[in-house]
Amino acid sequence: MGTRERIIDVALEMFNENGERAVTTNHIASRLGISPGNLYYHFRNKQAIIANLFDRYEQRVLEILALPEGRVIETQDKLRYLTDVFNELWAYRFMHRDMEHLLSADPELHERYRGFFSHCLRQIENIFLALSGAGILSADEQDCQDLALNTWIVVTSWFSFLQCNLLSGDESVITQDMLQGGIYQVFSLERPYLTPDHRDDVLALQRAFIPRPDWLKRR
Amino acid sequence: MGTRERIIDVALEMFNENGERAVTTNHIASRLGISPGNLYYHFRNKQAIIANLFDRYEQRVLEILALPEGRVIETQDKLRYLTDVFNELWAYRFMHRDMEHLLSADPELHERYRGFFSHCLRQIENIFLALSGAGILSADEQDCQDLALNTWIVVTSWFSFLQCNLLSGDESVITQDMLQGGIYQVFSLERPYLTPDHRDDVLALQRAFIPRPDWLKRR
DNA sequence: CTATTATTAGAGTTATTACTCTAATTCGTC
DNA sequence: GACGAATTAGAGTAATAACTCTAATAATAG
Repeated sequence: MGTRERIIDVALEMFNENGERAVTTNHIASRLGISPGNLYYHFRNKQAIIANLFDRYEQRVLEILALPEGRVIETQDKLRYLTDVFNELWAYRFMHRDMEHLLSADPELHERYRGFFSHCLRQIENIFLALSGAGILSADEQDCQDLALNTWIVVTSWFSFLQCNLLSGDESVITQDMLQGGIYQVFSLERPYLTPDHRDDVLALQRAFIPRPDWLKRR
Repeated sequence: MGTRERIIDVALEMFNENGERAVTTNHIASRLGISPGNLYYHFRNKQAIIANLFDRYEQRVLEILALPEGRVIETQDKLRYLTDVFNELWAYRFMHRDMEHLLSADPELHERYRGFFSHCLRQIENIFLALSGAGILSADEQDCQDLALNTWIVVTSWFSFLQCNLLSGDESVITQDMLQGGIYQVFSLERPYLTPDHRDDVLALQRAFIPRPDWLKRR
């Protein structure tokens, strides 16, 4: 694997561990065992590394959110969307954590991010509309629009939420359980809209993601 | 007003404008027209200023969230909760914006924040339970618990969401409209749970907060 | 008026960080 | 194996930030 790719990978790893703010280019070079000069040979600056990570993230998420082609949407599809998106979000969790600063430091990235958000929001809305069309949900256009935005907010905030509210400084480990809690939480947004025909079906699905009480219910 | 209070006020103002990361103690002292030494006479360090701001924020929010005493909860109460909380959140908007870093830099604050969150979550849950008890919502215990957490996430993420997704770098002005959009969004969480008796009533309320299309629908 | 304490100024220190520059080394190709 | 291009090392720089220290000034009490 080339030096350029290794820089991106290690940067991602370190950003996720400690946040972009706390990880310097020197740290990245040091962990790689290369010189800072070498790093700057491959990237004009720190932002360029971040922009590159954003590229990969954006591409993956847009792939995941595509509607199934040539067939009607099913209950299982929604679950796939959520697990895939959450896994991707986890892999790039530093991004939404430090998003505001990243964007304020890089207007071009900001512009691109807004396009990404727009695209995702429309896509999420389409998914809800498709679920309604398939008779799984009973939600009108306004409902779907609101559901989409709420979904976006909960999904993109989930790891920050965990970090701030459920983890103490010492044992900062996010478990599979907590990730599943996010999926449960997003499911809960659409739960009241489920049609009687599919209600039990979807609730059974959601049940698998009920978070263990010990991490949500402490204190 | 004493120097100590003026430091807190100006720090809050500047943190909100540019984020905690971008505002140095020297900047604060400079805008106040005092020396850095003077600032450090009043506060041990930058964290102490932030902790102080958190105190004020926490106290105000807990006051706002108290249930009405000696009478049953009404539709209007929910509206008051939301407007008051959003105003407070706006006044301290730097806090949730930079929360992860603030907490990772100050374990004691982290511990206090987790207590604050717990308290708020219970309180929000109680509000939903009371609304159910009053026949305004038809939601069971699990619904209320999920509604409470979704509400917390949307509310505390709202200004970050606006900053990242709807504002370009130049015209970074958050208008009253956008603040109201947050209230609308939170209302949309409970909308499907409204009982037929109160549905029209609450929907009429919510209508006043429908965001103008121009800031949500761009692009 | 004086002694004590509270407040303030402001220069200075230490540490850090993003990034540069030059020289060396490796690599691919003929 | 020679030569130009790609890659790398590593010392160094300029800027910045949090914080300290000492001395000066104001406020207050007796």
